[in-house]
Amino acid sequence: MARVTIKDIAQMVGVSKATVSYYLNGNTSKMSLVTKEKIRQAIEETGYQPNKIAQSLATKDTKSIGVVIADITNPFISSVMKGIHDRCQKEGYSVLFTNSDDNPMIEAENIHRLLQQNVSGILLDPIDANASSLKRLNPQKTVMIDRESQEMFVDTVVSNNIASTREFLYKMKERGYEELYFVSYPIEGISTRERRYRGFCEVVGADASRLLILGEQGSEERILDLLASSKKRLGFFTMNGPVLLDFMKIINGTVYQYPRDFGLGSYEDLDWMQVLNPSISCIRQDSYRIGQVAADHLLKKLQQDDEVMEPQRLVVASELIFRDSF
Amino acid sequence: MARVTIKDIAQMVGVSKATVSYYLNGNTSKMSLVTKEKIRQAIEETGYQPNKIAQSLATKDTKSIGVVIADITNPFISSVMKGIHDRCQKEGYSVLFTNSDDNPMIEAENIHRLLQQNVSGILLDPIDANASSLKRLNPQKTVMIDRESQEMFVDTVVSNNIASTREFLYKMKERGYEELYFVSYPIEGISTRERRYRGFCEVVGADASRLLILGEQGSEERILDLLASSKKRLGFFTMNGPVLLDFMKIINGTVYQYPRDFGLGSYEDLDWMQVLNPSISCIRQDSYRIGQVAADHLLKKLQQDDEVMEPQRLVVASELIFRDSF
DNA sequence: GTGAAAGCGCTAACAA
DNA sequence: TTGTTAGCGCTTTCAC
Repeated sequence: MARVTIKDIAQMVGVSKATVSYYLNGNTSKMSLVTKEKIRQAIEETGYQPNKIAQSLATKDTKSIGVVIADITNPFISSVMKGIHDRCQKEGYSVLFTNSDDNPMIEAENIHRLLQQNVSGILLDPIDANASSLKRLNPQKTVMIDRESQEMFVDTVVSNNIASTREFLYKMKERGYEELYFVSYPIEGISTRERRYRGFCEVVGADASRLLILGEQGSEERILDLLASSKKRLGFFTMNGPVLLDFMKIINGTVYQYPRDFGLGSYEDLDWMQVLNPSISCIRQDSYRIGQVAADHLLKKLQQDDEVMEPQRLVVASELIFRDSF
Repeated sequence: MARVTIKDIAQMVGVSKATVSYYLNGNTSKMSLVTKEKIRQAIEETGYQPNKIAQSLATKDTKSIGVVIADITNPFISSVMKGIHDRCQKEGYSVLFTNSDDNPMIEAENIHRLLQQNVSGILLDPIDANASSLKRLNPQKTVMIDRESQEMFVDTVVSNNIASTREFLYKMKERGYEELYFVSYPIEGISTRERRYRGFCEVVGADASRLLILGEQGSEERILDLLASSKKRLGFFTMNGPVLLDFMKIINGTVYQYPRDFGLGSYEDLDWMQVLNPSISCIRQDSYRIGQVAADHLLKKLQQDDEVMEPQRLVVASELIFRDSF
């Protein structure tokens, strides 16, 4: 019981494969109603399904897009993927998913494989947006997500990191938090972190002592010191959800409480932030939208035949959410 | 600058396509060293990459597996996907990812599309494992994840829901919580929920009054009542992370605190549970492992040529984690 | 040891 | 309005 092919349909109806192919592709304008109907019937009877692989080979287009995720474990990314999938689904594209596990070697391999699969385009959430290897990607067929490179070489979809952080910190300052700190993982080379920090500096100033890098020698002690000895009203802004989690682990062992002893805010809004007690004020990225916009933009680019354009930056606005943490 | 094909290589070397194809597929036993070397060189020079699509068409095997996720937004699933990807990657299979958004229609469409793409196999995290439409899937080529159907018709990888819940509740009871409640979303037809509840009943008894369904009429009041009026030591077990989150929202507005006024435990271990204060004791599913095992099993099945076997249940053990919530 | 050639299932230019 | 035909890039049987 081999699968039925276009040839079978053609024979059943008594026409050539070409005619059936035309029918399949809606190229049906000058086709007699009778043959049309006969073909329709034959297809229905047999439950015929065109073979996508064969189609791809003939058209040289796989109608698939490859997604390269830096770390699928990052809670931020699941909504992004949802957005991507929804958009692709709607346009009849399938999505090839790939996880780099925060390892540049794996990332490179993933990209390579996707290319070999002849994906129509690539959506890239890069580990290092500045990595030179990425410059080899065809900018006509790729869109970057979340992290952007120094000099943009490909369209990129990002949150408005600077502005939203600035506005948020402005609010904190307004509420009387005079001594504000930016808590983060190492910043250098990662645009999201750099830009959020930049937004912070625009309000607080570029005083390096206000930057706390978790994981660095003595950072934990530093935080505890601050809590113990600072004379002014203290506030902390964590660069994303995981940083907030780590920060909480440090605080939890102590007597210090927010918002009593210090103010707290974070980039990213994760489910649990409104359940922490007190709940966390934060900046909510529209990650679903980011995925959607990126996919949408990529698909549009793939349609238009190679008009080369300047790399674009597409910005998706984040929302400030004020709860009880400062 | 068209891509170089096998034909080009053949011409460069001065052999036929067949010979090059043999070389490519390691079918190189009776091939002269010279031609081998010449081919190797030509490939290296040109950077030739075989076209996967053409290969697939010829071999009728796409070396891809389709993944159908009930709801990609569920935090549980991202590690599963990581496990799947790691395993597939290693075997040279690509992963076609698909999100059903908890909508059976979308699920059906996703499956249909994947089949049309000629995926080698399907990994299914089903919305309703008992849905009759799923019975049409070829059990030789599919493995189910997380949720299992009443009468198993396809290999399924699950956590040891009953046993781990039983052990966990046993511990709660041991600690003096005499009045225990199972907090959940609607249970019926969803094996994970049913089985966790079964484990609960094995310790607590099948008293329906001990079952609290969030979202149902009056469930919230019921919980608050219990807290206000119960004379015995009260304990709650939430069926998964999202339920715990909802439960916390109910509690947070009140004066009641755990573990002072009631004990608390949950299925699933999510990052934030150890940061809640007090931290949450829970059952940690090895979701990475689940993904890995499922992918591994599927790939193995695909290798062995159609020996039909009884549907298997593969169980991945969960781990009990005791923290400060009871 | 290697090559010729058919074929995988479909598309699309061209002819009729 | 429909059919012929030559591919798409690769695999694989059979012959030499």
